[in-house]
Amino acid sequence: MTRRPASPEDVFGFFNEIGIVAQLSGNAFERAMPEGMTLPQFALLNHMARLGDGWSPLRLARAMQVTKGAMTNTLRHLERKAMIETRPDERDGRAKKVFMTAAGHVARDECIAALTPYLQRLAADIPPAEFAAALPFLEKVRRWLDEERD
Amino acid sequence: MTRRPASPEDVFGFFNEIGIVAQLSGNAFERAMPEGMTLPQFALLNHMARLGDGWSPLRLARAMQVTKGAMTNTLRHLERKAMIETRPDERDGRAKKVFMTAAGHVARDECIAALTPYLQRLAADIPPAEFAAALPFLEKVRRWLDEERD
DNA sequence: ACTATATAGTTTGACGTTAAACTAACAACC
DNA sequence: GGTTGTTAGTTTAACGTCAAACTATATAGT
Repeated sequence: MTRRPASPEDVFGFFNEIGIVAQLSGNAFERAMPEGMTLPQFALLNHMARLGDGWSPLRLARAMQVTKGAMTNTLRHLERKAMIETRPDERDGRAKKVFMTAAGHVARDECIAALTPYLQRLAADIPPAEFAAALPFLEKVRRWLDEERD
Repeated sequence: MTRRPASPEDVFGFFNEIGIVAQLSGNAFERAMPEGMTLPQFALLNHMARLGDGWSPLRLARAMQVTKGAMTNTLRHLERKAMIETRPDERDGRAKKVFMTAAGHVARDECIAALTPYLQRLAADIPPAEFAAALPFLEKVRRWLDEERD
């Protein structure tokens, strides 16, 4: 083990590894979920189920850290599958409000059920406490990236 | 602070955060790099510069954790920009070998130069040692995902 | 009121990714 | 040799992302 000082090299290596883990885990999750369900779609359903619906697309886009255009796209897919529905905002003629349908809740539950065995298999090999321990630093990095993004 | 035991919830939260960090950092890097250069393209140039060229597309795809089709796509873009070139493998009529051109080396150096100020700004706020410390766990997770992927 | 500016959503074009089908060439094996 | 199966690369269809241009509505400012 040759000890060497930490450098920007490590920073780059960190982001490289982050990218690979994101890619691999995203693929694994999508493969585990019901046919046709994608990660962004599930993330959105999950978000609405946990934090409540009736948000505007723009607010959802910010919450998901994604552009407005990307959100338009995701909403279109979910609406075509009748998992969400949108109603105009009476207060603001430009805006919409997004609501989860019963089918949306069902789909979300099915995704969670489909994901659970996989997560448990992972938890059996790597203790959840280790994931929890890694979270604060990731959040710190995310905040930095967020603020830097003008 | 309500203490609660670590659970699969944390695992999911971890991957969610990973995804967001990957997205934000990837965007930031692409914005910083020379016009037209993308992260996968740079990652490939960088890989060849560090570990040597002359690899086959398939081997590169495995190294980058990406499908063959994705690699075909990335190589096409780099080849159109004359940053790489391919030659047939005389030993194996099916295979190719990928080489970096002089233009490729220049482009890679320019990317690094363009990225450096950004990395340094980050390093000023979050010590590289912290990134280095976070790496081993990420690698552990990546290995698990890799093996699980049949 | 009127003009100027900001905000909400959609659309378009370029890239990236996967999975699956398809071609071409190698390798084994009887 | 002639099957049979594997491996290397490409192509296609479906999704996701971003940036930038474009509508339409709201909000200021004068």
